[in-house]
Amino acid sequence: MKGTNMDLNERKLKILQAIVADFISTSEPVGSRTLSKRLDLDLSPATIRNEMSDLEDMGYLTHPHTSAGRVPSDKAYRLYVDQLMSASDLPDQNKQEIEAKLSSDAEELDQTVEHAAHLLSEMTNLVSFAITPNRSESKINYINFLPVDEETVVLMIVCEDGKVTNSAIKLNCKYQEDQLTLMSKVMTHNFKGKTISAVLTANIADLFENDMKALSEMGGSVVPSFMKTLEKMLNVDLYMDGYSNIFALPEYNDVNKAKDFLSTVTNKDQFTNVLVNRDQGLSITIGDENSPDLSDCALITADYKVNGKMVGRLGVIGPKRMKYDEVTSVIKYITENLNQTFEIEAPDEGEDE
Amino acid sequence: MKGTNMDLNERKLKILQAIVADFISTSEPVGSRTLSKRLDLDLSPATIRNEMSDLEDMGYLTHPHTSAGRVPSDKAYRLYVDQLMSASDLPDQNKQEIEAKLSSDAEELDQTVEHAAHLLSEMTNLVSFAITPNRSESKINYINFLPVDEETVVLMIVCEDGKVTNSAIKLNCKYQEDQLTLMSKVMTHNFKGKTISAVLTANIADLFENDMKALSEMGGSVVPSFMKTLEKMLNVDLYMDGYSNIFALPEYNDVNKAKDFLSTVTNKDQFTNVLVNRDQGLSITIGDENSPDLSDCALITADYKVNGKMVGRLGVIGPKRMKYDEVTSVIKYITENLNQTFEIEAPDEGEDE
DNA sequence: GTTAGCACTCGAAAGGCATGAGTGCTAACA
DNA sequence: TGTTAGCACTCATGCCTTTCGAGTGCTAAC
Repeated sequence: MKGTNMDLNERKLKILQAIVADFISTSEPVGSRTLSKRLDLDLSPATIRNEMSDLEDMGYLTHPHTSAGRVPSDKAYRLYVDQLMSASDLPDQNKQEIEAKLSSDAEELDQTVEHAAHLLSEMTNLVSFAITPNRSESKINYINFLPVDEETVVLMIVCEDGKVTNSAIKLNCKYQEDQLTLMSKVMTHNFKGKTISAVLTANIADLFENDMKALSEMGGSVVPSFMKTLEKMLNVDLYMDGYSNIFALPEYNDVNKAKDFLSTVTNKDQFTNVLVNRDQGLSITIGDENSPDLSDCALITADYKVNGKMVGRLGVIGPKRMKYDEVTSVIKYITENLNQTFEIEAPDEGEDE
Repeated sequence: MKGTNMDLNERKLKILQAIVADFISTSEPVGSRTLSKRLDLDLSPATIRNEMSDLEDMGYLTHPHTSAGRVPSDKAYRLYVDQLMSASDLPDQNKQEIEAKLSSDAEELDQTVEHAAHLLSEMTNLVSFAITPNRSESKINYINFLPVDEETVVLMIVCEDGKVTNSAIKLNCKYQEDQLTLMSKVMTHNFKGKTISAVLTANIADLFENDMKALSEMGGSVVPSFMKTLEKMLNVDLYMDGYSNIFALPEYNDVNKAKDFLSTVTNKDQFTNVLVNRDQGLSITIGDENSPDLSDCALITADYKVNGKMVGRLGVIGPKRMKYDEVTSVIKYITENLNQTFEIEAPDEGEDE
């Protein structure tokens, strides 16, 4: 911890740490007197004022106005998160709740992810979100065309990870069942084991001109639908929860602030984009490290894995003044649990029945 | 219009109508002087005061405080909606936009419904919602079990309306492909043409004890998953949009009001329940006609049909002071368009290619 | 280097006052 | 008998002033 910030001696770090911690829990600018009382260093308010003045010069603190206490800058939060905050331990009660609600493998992946987002907002009192894994590197297991009625078939694509996607395709022509069987076989043969992104860039039309010449007429209707369905498999779903939590925070007492925040955050496409483009692993971004419309916020995200490969992501967004330590530990515990729940083989396979 | 409210003569109706309309557009209590100027009846403020006093006695108006203007009561809104408001015509621009965005039958039902909700909130500046159709009366077309790996199969249920649902089932035992074929055949034979709700109440276990004795071992793993999948088909999805619109409304300038509103409305299960239990067709509920937690709001909903049978629902929620006429016409136009888009046979079937 | 002391700043809360939109009532009018 | 003018009264709103106190920065002494 020492040495990385040569400009800050131990005492300054301690003071800064206290200021950030205090501001995080009260949201009030913190003054020298308060600090002198709270701090275990035996320092008078005047001394602390001098130190604070230094810290302000260095860009760690700001001043809403002359006669107010100090408020941490983005730089201070960053330092706090990187070096000053102590890891917090999740209460057993929370752990149990997470385990209970996320381990039920009876449920679908989507639902479990939704639950995770819900838990996250409940435990942090912030706005939470979770996106389902990107499947671009999932491998295709088989492809099946099934008859529905005279002119309609269902295309069904099954991934190795068990994910099934289907869509109805309206053909421009009548078909025979054995044509479907042929098509299913050839396409499965060609694409089994390939990743979705690989297939998306392959030239499928060729198949109908070579291996399935007899079906080339059908190809015209099938190929675009097939591509569309693959693309659909790539879509990540976004779940969000806890919108109304922000109203408990003084920074959103101003209706306009609340409005701006909600507008930004409820724009699904845009927000998904923000999430997808973040760093992998545990990632904390504060204030100006985010895009301009989120420059008053901090985001914490982490990744979870499905079958040890596909990666989803979840996290929270809130004011920069957030309990980074607690939130981080909740997020970590949730992702760990998701990882377990989504492992390929259930670890308790060897049941005796 | 006359006669249904014997206690209210023509003049009172006209005054009430003007008060409601004025309050809806300004959100300010309306006073006698304003009204006298706006109204084409040549009446002095004093006369209008007398009439307003009568209307207050009859329960159509209230008084925030002595020296304020009058505000419509729930009863007044109800009368306004039922008898006083004039149908509003949707601007051509809106019509075109609706047609453009909802007619593209290239898209999935879910997506189209989501678009409808989006349009609705954009055009009304309120919070909008849409639920996908309830499929309990949809008929099953066929049931298919497909192999995935040694112990896992995919169950696929196809409805007559083209909806496909599937889920992976982990069996407790190994299986042969022809067992799956048999199971698919027998179950399709038994359930084809039956509605989902009918199948849900049928005793499926019997099948495995009679028609598919050889597979009765498998039945234990399959039946619960099968039922679960059917139930999954009954789930309606809820799409909401325009949350941040409420901040433009003076009634939600108070952060607590906004918070309460959002908490209620973002509770998906609870809110879906409210929607599902509303009257069919165009339904407008105002204030106390709603559940207590929505007693400050008005809801307008309408139904849309898929294949002329399955019924979905969409609408808006906002303050009682809403532009009932305009909102209604938007909703109507959208549902009409959805009905067309979701018709069984595309009307332009006879294309020459 | 630390601290006490002190003047100074500035936001927030509280009180007072004027303003004006509104009412209800009464008495006169058509 | 319905309509209206006139007038006293009410009450929310905005504005101004004052007070209060938490906070700072600076200086001088320890």
